Amino acid sequence: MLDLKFIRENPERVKEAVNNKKESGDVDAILDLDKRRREIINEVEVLKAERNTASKKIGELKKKGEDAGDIVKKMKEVSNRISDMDNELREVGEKLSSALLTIPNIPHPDTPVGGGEEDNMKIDEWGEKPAFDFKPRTHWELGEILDIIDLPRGANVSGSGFPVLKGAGAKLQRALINYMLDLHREKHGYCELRVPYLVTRETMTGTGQLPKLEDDMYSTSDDMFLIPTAEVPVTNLHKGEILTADQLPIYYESYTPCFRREAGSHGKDTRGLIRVHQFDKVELVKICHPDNSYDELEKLTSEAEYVLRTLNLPYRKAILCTADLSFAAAKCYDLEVYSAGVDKYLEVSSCSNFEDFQARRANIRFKPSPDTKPMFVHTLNGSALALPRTMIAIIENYQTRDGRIKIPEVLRGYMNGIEYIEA
RNA sequence: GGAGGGGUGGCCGAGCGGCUGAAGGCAGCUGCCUGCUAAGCAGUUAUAGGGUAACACCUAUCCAGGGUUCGAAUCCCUGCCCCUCCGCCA
Repeated sequence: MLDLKFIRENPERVKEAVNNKKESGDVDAILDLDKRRREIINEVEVLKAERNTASKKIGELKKKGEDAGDIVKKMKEVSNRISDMDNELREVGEKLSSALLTIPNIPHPDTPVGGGEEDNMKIDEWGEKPAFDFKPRTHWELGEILDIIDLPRGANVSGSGFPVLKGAGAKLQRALINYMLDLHREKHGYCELRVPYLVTRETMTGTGQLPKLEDDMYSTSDDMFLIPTAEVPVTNLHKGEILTADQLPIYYESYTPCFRREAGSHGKDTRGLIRVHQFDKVELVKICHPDNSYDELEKLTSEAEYVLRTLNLPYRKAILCTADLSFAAAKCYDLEVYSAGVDKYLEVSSCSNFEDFQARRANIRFKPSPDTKPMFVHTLNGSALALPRTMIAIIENYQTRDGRIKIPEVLRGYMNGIEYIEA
């Protein structure tokens, strides 16, 4: 959420952001509501002041045993008017708040203006694509041959988009999860969290998934939501808190399943594990001082890259353009891993700085020093990494001619030292 | 699921229709005092909105939302959260 004052003072910049992000928030409507709201406040507060002084007087009169009938009668009318105006004020206020929630964050100057994926700015490329002297198989072919991915039975239980990993496949994913969690905890200083997978509407609003993306979320009959990413429970952990400066920066990592309806993406990349309704992910979240959030973003991104590098998976890195940038983000790096079987780059991580946009929604503040006013923190997050696409890249890039999968060195300790997955 | 108890300022804790934005204590800040001691004395310290050149001033806030009343921290209703006991249960 943007600061209302900022919108009032910079309407053109906000409109530009709305357009560049291809959002539909109505800035003029907000300005009108804001103006109307302040008018009502001015009027009603005069009446309230009147009521307060009159009430005091009534109290005094009654104590002296004098008659206050006239003034009480008059105040009853004033009270009715106040109550009418309060109702209108509440209505206008609610409209204003919900309108405010539809205004996206303003992109950082580094973010290229663009209309789609093709305008993302590629800034780095790492690693060599594997060279095969045979035609590499896709992960769904290998998954079936080795009996480590069972898509039909997943569909049998839950419908398409709910894959089942089996045997060494399940083990490989767990090895990856443990590897990533250990790495970020030991090497990068993250505190590991296990968090709820069902959250409230308020929590979903705090990080910006709601109201915009409600159709993409799974919800329950009692208005809870299955998390689409650990970002939601983890960033909201300190919702409503005022932190002290020495608590910052906070680094959290959390492994969770993620649930996404993927509404509107039918038929797009739907084979195998590429795009599914439930997947696992290790997520990194940072809560930090506004002055160094962009340094933290660089660090965060490099920590995600480190996972790819130690797994020896080739990838490329891009800054998302305005149209691809998410609603709440100011700047975002995407990491895409190359996978030989599908011969594609697959997004495995988005590392974003939300500046104070989420902090304002979730009301997460800190005191720079004990006697200064609280101000909003900056929040960041990044996947490190999303599991299915990392699995895809390992299965496809590490395959052998005879249909085995070599285990990357760094994972062997998590795989009982085995060197190959084989039939 | 049943039966009770509770949610007040940075913290502890009073208040239970007007004199309470809120006693008292702790912590913090300011000054004074004291050649030692986590000592003593006085003052001061919430947040948000409106308003002002800046003050002043006004409004709201005692978990949240409704209601009663001229007037609510205080009475009534609903919800949320916490605690205790019983039941159930991985």
